[in-house]
Amino acid sequence: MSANDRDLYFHDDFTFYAERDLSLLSGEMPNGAAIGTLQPWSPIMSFDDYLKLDAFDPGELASPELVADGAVNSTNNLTPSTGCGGGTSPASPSSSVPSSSTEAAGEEDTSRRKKDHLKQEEEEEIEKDQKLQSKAENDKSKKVSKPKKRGEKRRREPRFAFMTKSEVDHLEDGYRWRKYGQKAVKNSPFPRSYYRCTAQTCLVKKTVERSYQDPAIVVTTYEGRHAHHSPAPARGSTQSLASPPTASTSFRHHRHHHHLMHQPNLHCFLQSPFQGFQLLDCDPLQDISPSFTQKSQP
DNA sequence: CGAATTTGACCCGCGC
DNA sequence: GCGCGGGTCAAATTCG
Repeated sequence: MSANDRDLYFHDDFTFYAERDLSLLSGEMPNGAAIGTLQPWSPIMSFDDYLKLDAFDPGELASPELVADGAVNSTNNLTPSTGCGGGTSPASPSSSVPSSSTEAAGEEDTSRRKKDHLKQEEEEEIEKDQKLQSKAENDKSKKVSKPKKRGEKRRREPRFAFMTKSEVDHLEDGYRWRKYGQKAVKNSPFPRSYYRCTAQTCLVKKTVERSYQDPAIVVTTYEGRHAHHSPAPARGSTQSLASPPTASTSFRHHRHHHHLMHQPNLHCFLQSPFQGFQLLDCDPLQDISPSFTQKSQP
């Protein structure tokens, strides 16, 4: 990946990256990235706010319709969410999948099994394929059989990644997460952990990994948006929080800085050890809805 | 004992 | 078409 595809900015204690391709995060840190100058910024919302609600939807930001019709405009008119369970963020604008519905995108992945089950009932036309598959499955003696409709492409929620200088891998963000996988990352000695929000209807996922170039940095990538305003009920576990966090209480880890990036539209969340997250309007891509990018004038 | 985590295997998309 | 790597599943294990 070339430096043209991402930008690196410095502002005091912060460093954040504008990523057009999150695949970069697979262990590669932009040490050779183009360096620019960050414009002065002002606090707009906390990162917790983003995580919890509604107020900020990358998909919506990326939606030309919304921008065009003024559905989202001006400073405090933040578009309410329909929740990640049902009306999740629209498919990524980069997706070329002609689409059906945003709901379909929301269901995707985590409810794949359910969908597949339904499809099994609905799509008799693929029975032949299933027979063929079952034959292959028998050969492998596999545990899971998930016939999937051919031609159905996997779509992803818009994703946000941010880097955090932290001693702990799993940053507490006010939500409860269940780890459902861990994978070794190519070119990195550190594994990537996969988490899902434990709230029943919430399909938000996140991955956590350390930068192999700077082990002190934890790269967290969020996918989807929480459908609930408050953290899932705690079960007295170490990960849970009894009450919604505030910017000052969440991410209450040892020394850390946060650097957030996402694609393809660029908004940046930063957090210093002394301040809450800040939402920035990062100009480089210039495709951001003005609604969420209120930027204080210098 | 139930929930959460670990871990190996499988599925899928993508690049060559 | 094949191989690689990312992402997910689910049985086994650990933990509270």
